[in-house]
Amino acid sequence: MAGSRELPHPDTADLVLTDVLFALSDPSRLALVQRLAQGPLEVAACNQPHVPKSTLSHHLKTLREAGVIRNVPHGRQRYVSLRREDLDERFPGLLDAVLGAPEQ
Amino acid sequence: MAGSRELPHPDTADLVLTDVLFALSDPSRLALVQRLAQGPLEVAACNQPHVPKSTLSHHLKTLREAGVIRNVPHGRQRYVSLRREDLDERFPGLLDAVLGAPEQ
DNA sequence: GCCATAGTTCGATAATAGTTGAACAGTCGG
DNA sequence: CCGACTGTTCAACTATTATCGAACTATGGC
Repeated sequence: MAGSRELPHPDTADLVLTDVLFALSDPSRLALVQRLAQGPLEVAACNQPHVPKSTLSHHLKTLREAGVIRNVPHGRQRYVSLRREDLDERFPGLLDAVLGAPEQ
Repeated sequence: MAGSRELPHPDTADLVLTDVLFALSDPSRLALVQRLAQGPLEVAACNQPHVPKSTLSHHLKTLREAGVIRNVPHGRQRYVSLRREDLDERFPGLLDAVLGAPEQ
């Protein structure tokens, strides 16, 4: 039976600006968001070398609960994607500004 | 002798995106930035009721070190202002997106 | 059914951030 | 020069966040 692995995602209208800004304020989370701007990834592909999967999962949770990413089951794996349209609708221009910022 | 009360401010080119996002991710700091978008304020005018001045000063420090605000001596007081042009130069569109976001 | 795989959740600990009163440093008016 | 005034800094405490191993859950292949 499928569906029991669904995780909660906030509605677009409920996204809180400070929560989104906080989720993006961590360098490793921001780097992941920049990679996700290229397209969805499986969770395993989201990770950086030498980072335990529980740590990655924690960052994914922070991003998901802020409404920055979507995390959906896909067979034995999960797809992680940027909620680009939702963010643009709720906070127009924000994601473009963040993604367009110069490399540090 | 004047000038001994100058506080350090980062150069525009040195502003770090995650630091700016973090500074803006606190509701009370974000509210202050929104008020400063209307124009500069003295420190005392920045404060909310029942907040000790040491707490306010701490938030001002976070915003100043991230490069979001400028805090300059002015006689016995200080003027706090938004570094709007500097932020626009370094992170185009970011401040507009944050200031244009819907009220929570 | 059984096992390997993918990833979350739990629990403990470490690190960072927020809050506050008290002490301190300049500035201005007498 | 002295006191009142504005605001920062310090030090201690609390609270939130990050990190990570271990336990756990669902899935798909055999």
